[in-house]
Order: sequence, then structure tokens, then C-alpha cells
Amino acid sequence: MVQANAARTSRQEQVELRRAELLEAAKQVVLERGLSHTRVADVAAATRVSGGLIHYHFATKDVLLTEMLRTEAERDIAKARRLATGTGTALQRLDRVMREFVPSSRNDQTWVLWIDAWGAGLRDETLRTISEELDAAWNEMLFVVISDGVAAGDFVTDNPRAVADRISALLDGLGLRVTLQRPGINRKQMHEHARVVAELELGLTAGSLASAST
Amino acid sequence: MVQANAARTSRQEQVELRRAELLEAAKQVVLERGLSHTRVADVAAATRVSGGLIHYHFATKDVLLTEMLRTEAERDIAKARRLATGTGTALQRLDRVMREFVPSSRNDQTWVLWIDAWGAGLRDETLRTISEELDAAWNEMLFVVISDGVAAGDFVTDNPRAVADRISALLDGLGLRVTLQRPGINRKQMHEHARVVAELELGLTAGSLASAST
DNA sequence: GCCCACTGACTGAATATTCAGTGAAGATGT
DNA sequence: ACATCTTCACTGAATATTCAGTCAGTGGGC
Repeated sequence: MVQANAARTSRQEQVELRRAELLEAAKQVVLERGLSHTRVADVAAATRVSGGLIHYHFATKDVLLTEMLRTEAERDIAKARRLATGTGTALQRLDRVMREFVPSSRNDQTWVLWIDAWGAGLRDETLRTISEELDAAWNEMLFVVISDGVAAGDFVTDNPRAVADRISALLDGLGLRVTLQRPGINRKQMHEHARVVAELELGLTAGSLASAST
Repeated sequence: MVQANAARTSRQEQVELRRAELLEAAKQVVLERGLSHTRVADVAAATRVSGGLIHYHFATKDVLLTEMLRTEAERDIAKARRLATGTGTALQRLDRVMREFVPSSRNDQTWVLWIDAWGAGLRDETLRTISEELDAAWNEMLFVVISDGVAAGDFVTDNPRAVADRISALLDGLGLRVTLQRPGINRKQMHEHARVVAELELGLTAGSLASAST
């Protein structure tokens, strides 16, 4: 009985691993080809697996892609939670959060994925909800950090919620530009812009965030 | 000879009208179905025309959609220019510009189109350039209005370019949220957020932009 | 011996693109 | 003014291709 259970578990684990592998492959393909041009055969090829297997694990292509996005969103949300509850002063945590938003390269995986998802979310309720939850998580994280700062007397604002909303919208707009490689903006300038706005909004003296680096 | 020319012009005009009609139909279909799910047959049906005709006027579907976006971008850019060179104080013009950015409804045509185009631009150089030019036009317009305000002594900032960059990124982030119907944000709040940031950035007293309405 | 993850060939539908043909509007010649 | 010729916007059916999804079969591990 115990062994039977152990064996069954092991098999379940194998399936879980395979599913995770397929989701990861799907993500890679989507990053290269985009959500709408991703083919089931691409995911199969990337995993060196037959086309049929994809449908063995995921009923339809839509399910595969939706689950992939859900998985990614959950991963990102967990990361957000970790940052919000991290150590350090509110100033340091705010700086950390803002840095985390900056695309790590012109084709930062996360950003490419979510810009694609925004478009798909225009017509797909499920996708809209997924990206909305991710959005809400980051927003909430900014709100928590800002509120902490206000409570500690480090920040001054009468509406932390509104400030969080504005900073996260600004970061989305900036991240979009960096990811789309708009001329005249890069990662460094994005961080600088975020810093300036945060200082203005939170009654900080210019440069105080710049020196907050952990 | 003169008559011959007149006749020929008339034919050319017919073709221009038909092309414009097809581009408009393509836009409507894209708004409903999205860039990637738009079929040539949809555009044909919307125009009550045979599928063949689409390809008579546009070599491929890609050409059709790209030209449609180019046309829309040009229209928007022209509108931006008109606003920037309009009458009134810098304060009034800035307010007008910011209002123009706010989606007119949760499915504002312009916003839906460009959010879709951002995603497509991730992998299509041509589309990226088109949306980039539109972006640059609005950015430039903000810059001009802000610079005017600084010259007139109405605004205070040592870097009008950076302020324009930040405000336009903020507006993109907010417009995205409104268009995706994120909870906790609507058109009114978007305008309010933009107002607050502009006042902070330009050394205005709170509320001065609110009373700038033309 | 049975379960079940997996294969790979197959089907059928969706859909972009092509093309031969049509008719009306305009050009040309008388 | 008339007849004839030419052009060309347009049709609709044929074609070609691309793919998501299916299914009968296989083999390794419990």
C-alpha cells in the first residue's frame, strides 16, 4: 500500500514534470513567435515530442496557452509578494520594487509576454483576468510599501493608493517603451524617471531614492 | 485631352475611394476580431465585395492591415499636431492634450487598435515603426506645450523633455488600464491622475489644471 | 497482464491567394 | 454622333497550404 502510493505519486510527478516542460516550451515559443502565431507543432518540436502528446496533456491549444500564462502570472505574483515583504526600510524596498519593474533587456521575457497578453486580453475574458491579477498584485505591493513608508514617517502623501496607481501605470508605460525599443529611452532612463516621480509624489528630496540601493 | 484627363482622374478617384472603403472596413473588423484573427473574407463581407477584390487592391493581407494602421496613425498624428498648435494658454492646451489621451469609452477605437499594434510590433519591424511615429508625435506635442508654458513662466521645470516623456508614459499606462477595464480605474480617474502628476511636475498649485477647462 | 504516456499518420476545416472571365466606362477613330 | 476597341475594377470558383485535433497502435514499468 505504501509502496503502491509511492509508485503512484512518482508517476503523477512524472506527469507534472512533463506538463511543466510543455508549459515552459510553450512559453519559449510564444516569446519567439507571439501568442497568436504559436503552433502546437512548434511546442512539440521544442520539446522533441509528438504533436499528439500536447493534446494528451492539454485539451486544446487555448488551454495550453492560457495555463502557460496563468503559471507565469503566478510565478510573478509570488515574486511580487516576496519583494513586498522583504527586509529593509520602505525607501530601500520601494527602490527594489521599481528596479524589478525595469525590463532586464530589450526582450525581457516577462514584458514581451504581458504586452502580448494585453492585446489578447482585449477579446479574451480569461486572459484579461489573468493579467489583471498580475497587475493588481504589483499595484498592491507598491501600495503596501508606500503605506509602510508613510507609517514610518519616511514618505508624505495623503493618498498612498493613488500614488501606487500612478507609479505602476507610469512603470507600465515606460516598460512598454523600453521593450518596444523606442528611441530615447533605455533601462537606465526608465529607472531614473521612476525615481524622480516617486520622489515628487512622496515628498522626498531629490536623490534620496538614488542612494537607497541595497 | 482635357476631358480625357478629367475622366481618368475620376477613375483614379474611384479607386482611391474603394481603397479607403476597404481600409475602413479592415479597421472595423480588426476592432472586433483583433489584428491576428482578422480574415480577408471578413473585410470582403463587411464591404459586400468579393474576396478577390481585396487582393486586387492590396497584394496581401499583411499589406492591407499595415496600410490600415499607417493610415490611422497618420490621422492621429494630424490630430496631435492640431492640438499642439491650437489656441489658448499653455495650461489650457496641456489640459486639452491630456483629455484627448483619455479613452472615450472602454472600447475606444484608437486605444484598442494601438494596444493590439504594440503586441504585433514586438515581432514586426514595420508595425513597430508605425506605432513609434505615433508615439513620438504625441510625445513631441506634450514637449512643445510644456516648453511653451515654461517660456511663458507658467510652468517650472528644468527638463521639459523628461517631463513630457514621463507624462506620456503615464498616460499610456493609464489608458491601457482603462481600455482593459481594470477595476478601480475609469476615465475620470485617469484624467485626475494625469492632472495631479502634471501639477507636481510643473510646479503648479494643486487644482490649477482642473480649472483650466476651455 | 494492465495501465497509460506516448507516437505519428491522418482528417477536415479554415483561409490566403490565384485566375479566367465579365461588363461597363472611357478612349479612339471616322 | 456613332461604332469599335481597350482598359480595368470586379466576381466567384478553384487551388494550395497550413494546422488543430483525432485515433489506432506501441511499449515500458508496475
